[in-house]
Amino acid sequence: MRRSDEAGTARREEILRRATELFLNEGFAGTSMSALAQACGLQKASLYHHVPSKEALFIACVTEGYNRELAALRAIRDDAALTDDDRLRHAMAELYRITVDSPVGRMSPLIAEVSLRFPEAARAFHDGFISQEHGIVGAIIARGLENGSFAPHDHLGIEHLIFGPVVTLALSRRMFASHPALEETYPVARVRDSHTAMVLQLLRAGTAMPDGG
Amino acid sequence: MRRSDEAGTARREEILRRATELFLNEGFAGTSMSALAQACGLQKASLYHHVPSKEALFIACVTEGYNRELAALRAIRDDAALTDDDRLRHAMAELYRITVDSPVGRMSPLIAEVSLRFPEAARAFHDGFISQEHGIVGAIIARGLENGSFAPHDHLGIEHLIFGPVVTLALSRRMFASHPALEETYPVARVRDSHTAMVLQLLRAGTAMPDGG
DNA sequence: GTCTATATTTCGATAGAC
DNA sequence: GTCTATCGAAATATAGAC
Repeated sequence: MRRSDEAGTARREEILRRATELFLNEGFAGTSMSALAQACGLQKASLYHHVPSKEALFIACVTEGYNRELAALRAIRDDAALTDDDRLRHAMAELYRITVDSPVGRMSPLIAEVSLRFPEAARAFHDGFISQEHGIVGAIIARGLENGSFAPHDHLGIEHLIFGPVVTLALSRRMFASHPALEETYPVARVRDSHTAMVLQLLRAGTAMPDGG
Repeated sequence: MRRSDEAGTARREEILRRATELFLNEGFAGTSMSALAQACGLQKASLYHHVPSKEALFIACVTEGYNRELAALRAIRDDAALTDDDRLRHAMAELYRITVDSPVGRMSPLIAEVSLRFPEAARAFHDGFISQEHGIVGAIIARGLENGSFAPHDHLGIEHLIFGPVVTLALSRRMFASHPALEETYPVARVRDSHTAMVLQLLRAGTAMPDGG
C-alpha cells in the first residue's frame, strides 16, 4: 500500500481517533463536524479534504477499529499451551477488556442509533466484528467439547449467555456513568469472574438442548 | 388530580407516544421537533404549548413509561400460587417481553446517547426502572433461597447473568434489524427458554461465591 | 389551543485564495 | 493541505393573530 493512500496519513488517523471519541460520547447526530474540527485543531473545511462526508467518516471509524482487537482474541483461540478451561477464561477476560474498554467494543449503542438510517454501518459492524467474536468463542468451546472437557450443551444458549452480560455491563456503565454507586453496582472484575465461573460450570455439567442444538 | 393538569390531556399523551416512537427509531439528536409535529398532525409551534422543551419532552417519555411494565412484574413476584421455579420462569418471560417489545424496555441505547448531556434522564431511568426490575427479580430469588428451592449462590453474578442476555438480545435485534438472518441468529423464544433453563440449573445447583456475596 | 411567520443558531458541505 | 468566507437547509424556540 502506498504511503499517500486514503487510509494512510497520520492526519486522517488522528481525525478517525478524535471522531470515534466524539461519536462515543455524543452520538452520531450529536457530533458535529465543527466540534470535530475544533477537537483536531483544524477548520471545518479542512476536514473535508480528508473525509468525503460525515457518514463515510462514521463507517471508517467502525470498520477500521476492530482488527487489532480481534487479533488478540484469535491468538487466544490458537494458543495450544492452554487447557480448554483456561483458554475460555482468557477469551472471556479479553471479551470484557474489548467490550468495556476499547472504542470499537463500546460502539454498540452508536450502531443502534444509526442502523435504521444507514444499514451498511450495522452490516459492517456485524459481519466484521460481532460475528467474528462469536465465531472465535464458538471455536474455543467446540475444541473443549471435542476434547471431552465440556459436556454437550445448547450452543445458542451458551453463546448468548457468554456475550449478554459483557455487552450489558458495558452499556450499563456507559448509561449510568454518573451514578454514585457505579463501581458497586457494575464492577467489571467481579462480574467477569463470577460470570466466567458460571459459564464453565454449565459447560462442564452440560445443558439441556431444546431440539438438537 | 385535576383534569387540566400537566400530565392529563389526551393530546399530551399522544405527543409522548409519538415522541417515544421517534426517539426509539431515530435517536434523540436525530429526532426533530418538526418531524414530531408532523407525526402528530400539528404545527411545530403548537408542540410548545404542551411541552416546554425537547429535553423535558424526552425526560417525560422516559419517566412516564415504565409504571405499567413494572406492575406486571410485581404481580408475578407477589403471586403466591406459583412454585419458586415457575415464579422465576414467569418473571424472566416478562423481562423478555418488556425488554424486547415495550417502548421503555427498548430505551437503553437512547439513554446511552444522552446520558452525558443530561444525566438526570439516565438517573430517572436507572432509579425508576432498571433498579426496580433488579429489585423485583432479586426478591423472587431470595424467596426461593429461603424456601430451599435454590442453593446459595453469588447474587451479583446471577443478577447480571439474568439481565445481561435479555438486554443484549434486544439491543442486537435493534442494531441488526436489517440483517437477513435476524430470526435465526437472535430468536427471542429460543434464547429466552434456554437462558431460563440455565439460570434455574445454576440456582438449583448453587454457585461459588468469591467473597461472601 | 392551533395557526402563520419568523428570529436565531447551527448544521453539513463547498468555493476559492494561498 | 489549510485557511476564510459562505451557501442552503434544517435545527430549537418564540411572537402574535385568531
